[in-house]
Amino acid sequence: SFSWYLMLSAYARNGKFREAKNMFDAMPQRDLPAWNAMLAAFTFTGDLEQSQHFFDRFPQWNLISWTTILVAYAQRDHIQETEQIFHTMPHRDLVCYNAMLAAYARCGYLENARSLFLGMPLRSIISWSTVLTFLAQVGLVVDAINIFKCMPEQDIRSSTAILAAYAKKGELESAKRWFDAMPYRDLVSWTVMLEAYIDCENVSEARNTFGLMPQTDLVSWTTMLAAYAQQGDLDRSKLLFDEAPQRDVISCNAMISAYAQNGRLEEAEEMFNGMPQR
RNA sequence: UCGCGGGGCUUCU
Repeated sequence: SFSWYLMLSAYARNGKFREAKNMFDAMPQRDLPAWNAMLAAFTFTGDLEQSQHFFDRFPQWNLISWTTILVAYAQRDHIQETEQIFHTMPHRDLVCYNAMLAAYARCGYLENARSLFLGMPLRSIISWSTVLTFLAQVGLVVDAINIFKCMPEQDIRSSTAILAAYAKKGELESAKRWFDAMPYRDLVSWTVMLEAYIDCENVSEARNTFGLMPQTDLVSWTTMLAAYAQQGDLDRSKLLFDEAPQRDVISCNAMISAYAQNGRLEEAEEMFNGMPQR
């Protein structure tokens, strides 16, 4: 039998606002998960005002409703509202602590993040990873590695965050050593290694790595595309763009900016005008 | 059943 809810949450997860809204409006009855899924569709659009307005119309709220709206503010860097929500919501669980922690991290609030982390009643691997990633992203790789050694279990996302930090600092040797020592590598860690070579302007090693990757996706293709563009190798950029598994707004923007960077303004404009929307 | 952490263009860093 047909499930309204499954359709609604599928649309919401894929950012199909209009379709989600149609489902929501047509549902014979709406339970709290349905309201929450619809709220997620609102927040996905990035329109905080509409999201808040919708949130205010809820017949009731649960932790998930509160956390969804909290994350919406956090993702737009409205840290004050995020904090306010965090403190006014009736209960806080681990997910919501993690979301607040990530919000501080996004804004670079090291002290707030630290004291929240230390004061947390419970920590999950995500709490540890959030703090580790924060330290790694601000260049405190040694501290990040200390966290890595202390955490109860070490996962690939934390490991990749450290790899990314090495890449960002231009420490290619350390990056490669870390990469090779990882218990296993996934698409993201391979792509970060690719970035490491690119950041050191070692595009030929990046090309080798790209060829060695067990899987690739639109992100890794776009990474290579941008790398070639930076070298002024527009032909290879265009080739990757044309043969990429898919296209999205970011890969189109990357191609447009590839043309623009290299003074090929007519082609840039042509692509820009040919884009689906905006 | 629904909410949190790692990779690509652009802005910030």
